[in-house]
Amino acid sequence: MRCAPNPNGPWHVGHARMPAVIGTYRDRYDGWFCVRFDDTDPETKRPDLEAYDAILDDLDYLGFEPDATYRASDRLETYYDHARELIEMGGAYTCSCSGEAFSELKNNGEPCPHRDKDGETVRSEFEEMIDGEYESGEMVLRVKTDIEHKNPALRDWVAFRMIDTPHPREEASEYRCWPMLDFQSGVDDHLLEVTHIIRGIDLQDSAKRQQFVYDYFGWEYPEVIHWGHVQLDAYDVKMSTSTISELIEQGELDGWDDPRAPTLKSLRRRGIRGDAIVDAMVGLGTSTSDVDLAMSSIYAENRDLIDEETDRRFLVREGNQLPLGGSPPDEANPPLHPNHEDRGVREIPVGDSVMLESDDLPQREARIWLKGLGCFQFTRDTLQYTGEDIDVVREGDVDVVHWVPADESVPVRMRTMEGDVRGHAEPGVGNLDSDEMVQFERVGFARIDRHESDDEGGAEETVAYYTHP
RNA sequence: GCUCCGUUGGUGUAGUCCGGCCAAUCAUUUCGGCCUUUCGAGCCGAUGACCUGGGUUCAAAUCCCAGACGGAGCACCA
Repeated sequence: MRCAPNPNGPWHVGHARMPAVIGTYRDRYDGWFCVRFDDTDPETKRPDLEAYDAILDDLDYLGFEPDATYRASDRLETYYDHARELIEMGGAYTCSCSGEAFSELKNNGEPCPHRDKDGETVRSEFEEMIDGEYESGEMVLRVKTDIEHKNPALRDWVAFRMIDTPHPREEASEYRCWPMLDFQSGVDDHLLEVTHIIRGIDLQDSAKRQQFVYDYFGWEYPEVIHWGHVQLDAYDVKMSTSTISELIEQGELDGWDDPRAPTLKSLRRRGIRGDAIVDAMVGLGTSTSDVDLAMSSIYAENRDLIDEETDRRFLVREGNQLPLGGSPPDEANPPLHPNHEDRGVREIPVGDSVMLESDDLPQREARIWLKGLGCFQFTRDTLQYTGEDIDVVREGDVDVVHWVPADESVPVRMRTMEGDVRGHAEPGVGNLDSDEMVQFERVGFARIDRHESDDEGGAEETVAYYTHP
């Protein structure tokens, strides 16, 4: 099987579907898959030189290593050779009609005057194309199919055209005569011995077009499946490489890994495992209708993967400070993970006052249980320690909330899909390594990104990326 | 306009080829309950779907016809 990306930028989440499915099938059935960059349009689909590696990097994140990697722009001579062979068989002709003129004839099922050129002329004109002797638009090579075919999309399609703009890859920069996708991909799929093709419904006519070339060569066409488009819920940004790219350029997004961008780099930075994406994608199947992928299903897969190994911490968003009274313990020791006592406990100094989230502020005279610390009653603007035991929570009228000490907490900026959220985390969070995952209790999972200090070397701030609830 | 393709709960999916075992599977979501010092995990439960209309048949999600709705192609893009 093959994954044939157009190297025009890092991948968005939708791109993960192809490697997820073919990679999973390869592993399951002992198959083979390659990545083939179909980079045969240096102009309107101009390749981005950084995208080749960015895509391979995204693939690695998803957990797959291709069995081989090709670039169509390395294989021009191969395509020329096959075109020459096709011309010998009378299966192609050079044509200098303008696009509109040909389209008109084609839609009426009428051949253009170039269709019956003698082979010698076609041969030499094609060589002139290869030598770059025509300008863009002057001459194309068409595959001779059936000019009266009932589907106008299949009639005498273009196999090669001239492009004046040099290819950005130095190795390919001298070429001016470029194959169209249907020719290039059709030839490559056969030569690379691809047995199964999966592609989008936008290419549903491709197999039928390419079948004409396969018939000329006597090749057998691979099995082909067309699938619909994937949409993601939960994002404001359209899942389109060019849209995302523009937003980054305009400064609306920080980069390809901005948490608001529906890209693989973004999910990676948020601490979502590639496997979770793969599992969710494979679950979509390969139906021809368009599908909506719920981010919640990626989150559910990810939660399964990380919950057991992720330690718990406290984070209070936009905290409100309340003084403590009644001599509570000096230190709280909630477990790092409630299901794994052996991992030990956290050491949170309590101090004179704590911060709580606005939603958790108790009513006057109400009792509240600070998780890992104990029961308090809210009296005269102070949280008075009552020393009651956990039974008061079990009885049901005391809410359990998370908290942080007002004095020694760590400022945190948590980047989310809805923008940045500021808050304070328990002191231990300041010592976590970059890339570590945490579950902020009652808030959700997050990945620790880095610890920043401002230019004066003063205030520290921990930057975390919100993963999911 | 011409040509393809699709339509099962909020979302995804199984079943459709070879009609009966489908008063329709599984997952996720939502909502309850239990448990729990998390709104997590686990356990239990609930809500919720065969696009419409004809036809064939003892029997239709499944086969046939028509329609509606949706998607795609008709590029010197991929």
